[in-house]
Amino acid sequence: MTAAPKPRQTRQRTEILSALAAAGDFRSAQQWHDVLRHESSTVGLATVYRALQSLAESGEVDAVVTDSGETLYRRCEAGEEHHHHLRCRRCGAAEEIDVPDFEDWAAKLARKHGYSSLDHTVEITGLCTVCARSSD
Amino acid sequence: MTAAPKPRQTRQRTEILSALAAAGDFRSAQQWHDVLRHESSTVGLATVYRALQSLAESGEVDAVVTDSGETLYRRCEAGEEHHHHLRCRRCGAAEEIDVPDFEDWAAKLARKHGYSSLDHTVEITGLCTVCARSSD
DNA sequence: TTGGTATTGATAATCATTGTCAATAAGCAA
DNA sequence: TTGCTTATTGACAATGATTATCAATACCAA
Ligand SMILES: [Zn+2]
Ligand SMILES: [Zn+2]
Ligand SMILES: [Zn+2]
Ligand SMILES: [Zn+2]
Repeated sequence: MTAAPKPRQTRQRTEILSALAAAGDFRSAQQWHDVLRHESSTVGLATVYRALQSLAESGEVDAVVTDSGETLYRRCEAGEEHHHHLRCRRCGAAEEIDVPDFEDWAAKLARKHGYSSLDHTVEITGLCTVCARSSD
Repeated sequence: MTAAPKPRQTRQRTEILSALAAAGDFRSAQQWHDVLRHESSTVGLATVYRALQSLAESGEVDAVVTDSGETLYRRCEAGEEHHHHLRCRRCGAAEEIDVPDFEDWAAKLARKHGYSSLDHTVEITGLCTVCARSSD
């Protein structure tokens, strides 16, 4: 129940949000930083890391962890509602997907095993049409 | 279709497999290395990393990536068959779970979106009975 | 406008994981 | 069993993403 410590509206945060809104794919903090730099922004890398992290916690952006441990972020259509992705592991493109009944099913199953404080990850990765074509 | 380059049966690999067989929970490479050291084994850390990695690729052990990017390994009951987990994020305990029809459903959905070379992650985490009790 | 404080950013520090490479030891043939 | 070829090992350096520092800056409530 910690009161929401609302972040200040700063130039940097605004720029970062804009970048996220402009491109809809999943990218790492470093990649977003590059994007901003190319748009002649002067945001620092550490700031990008902090902002994305904070935005992900508040649910304003989605974060996924790749198999190699990198964290990717993207601003989603679905807003702050919980949802899952079908994502291209090559280019970061992603579709929001609906996994019918999964939440309830998971909760029931976990309860049966005595687990509490649940959380879950359901991500499907593959190659999108474009990347599949250009990969051979 | 690359021919299977079978690994040599070495003392180190045997020791690592034994450790994995003895304890059934998810642990990081470093943790398994600690375990082995306490059992007066002399395996090197790099070797543990390499072995676990190779075992994971061949499907003999399961690997999951935590939110913080660490990779955890465990020897599973289900053998080399593909399956999913309900895992305690505190102690590494895990149950094998069956997610009915998920594979087929995912394949169908992805095809609909034009994605190929599919892969997926379905992991449920929580606190097991023991850890829930001792966490307040 | 102004003071208190959150945010910034350049940089150093962390830390899991991977690369290096000489020494060692499987596994195979004779 | 004895070599020989070559994969494997392990101590250590190197990488690379992320986090911590901390003085300078800029929100924003009063
Ligand atoms: Zn999304
Ligand atoms: Zn793609
Ligand atoms: Zn398993
Ligand atoms: Zn537990």
